Amino acid sequence: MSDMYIRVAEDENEEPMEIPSEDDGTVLLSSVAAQFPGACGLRYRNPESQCMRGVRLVEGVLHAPESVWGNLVYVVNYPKDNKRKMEEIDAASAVKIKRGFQKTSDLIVLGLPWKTTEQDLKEYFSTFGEVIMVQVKRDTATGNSKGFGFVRFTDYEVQTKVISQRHMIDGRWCDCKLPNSKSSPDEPSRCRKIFVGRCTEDMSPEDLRQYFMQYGEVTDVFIPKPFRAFAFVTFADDQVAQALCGEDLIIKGVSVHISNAEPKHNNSRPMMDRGRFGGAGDSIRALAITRWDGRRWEWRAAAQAALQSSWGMMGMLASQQGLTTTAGTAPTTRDQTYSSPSTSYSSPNSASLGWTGGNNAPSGGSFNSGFNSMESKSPNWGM
DNA sequence: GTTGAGCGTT
Repeated sequence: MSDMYIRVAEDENEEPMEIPSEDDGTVLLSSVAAQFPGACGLRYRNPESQCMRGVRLVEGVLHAPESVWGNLVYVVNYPKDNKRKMEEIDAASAVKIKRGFQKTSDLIVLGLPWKTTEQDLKEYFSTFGEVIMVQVKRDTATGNSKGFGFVRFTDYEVQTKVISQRHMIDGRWCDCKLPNSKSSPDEPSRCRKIFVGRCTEDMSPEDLRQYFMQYGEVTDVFIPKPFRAFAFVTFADDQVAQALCGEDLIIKGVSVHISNAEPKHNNSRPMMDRGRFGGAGDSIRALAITRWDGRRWEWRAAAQAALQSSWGMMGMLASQQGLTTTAGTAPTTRDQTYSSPSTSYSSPNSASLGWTGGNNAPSGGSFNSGFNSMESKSPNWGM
């Protein structure tokens, strides 16, 4: 174990940051991406030839050149065209910072062990930066933890970092997110999440992250357990997500279908007009109830009779909430209206956008972001 | 086997 850390910078002349290596001497791309969001690889200047050289990347694992990382400074690679985008984002946040500091918000911490206390939380999160609030939510009657809590930091940069990674707290993996009550500070309802249908069981969250990061920064991957043949991938940029909708992509040799993620049923009304997979079937989920079973939730269908038609459903929803369906009154409160963009984006030939057998660095410029116009009928996929 | 777990008695 000669090297615990390697030195990585965004630019050769910038101050490098130390990134931890694994026990076997490799470095995970995810470790790099945790500090340099959107990173898709590393390069370095070969001291002999003075040329830049790429670092071998196999399935998310970066391998040291000549099996030694040494004292070189490694430079972050970003997906093609992403760099300019990052600079634009930097410029945008510079404006915000100039206007005033970025405000932090409470973050929800999901998946806490039952035994974790507020003091434990504070100790853990203080390793990232100054903590100004922690809470563990408890059942008022029993005092038992509900398995989630909240944390708030002084610095926005710390908040960003904490959201960007998973957390091992008292022996369980936990996630920190902006809570649902915050519809994300700026840009409330941009749709940055895609639905990935026809997944196979051998597609891990890492596989999906590795695959999709060629299109843009991936902020979340969700695969239901047990296996259900679909997944959700969230991008930092809604235009990336929207551009992929309608595509059939090849991941690990399998054709998956990309479409818009519908809002979760507890957030708003599901779309009723989507044809094959829409209609009453979706509504059934809207009425299913969950039951706590140790650590898992059970789903159970409810009120069979009401499910025979969506109109019956609407009536039932309305009456549940003590509302009428009088003209001008929305059947649900604070509803967001979702249009149906599932067919709005044309489907160019995407056979070239395949899984590249491990090394995912967009070789040969596979993705030429033509995101400037959402109306664009055919973004430039081919080259 | 094509739509996600859990979201705050301030």
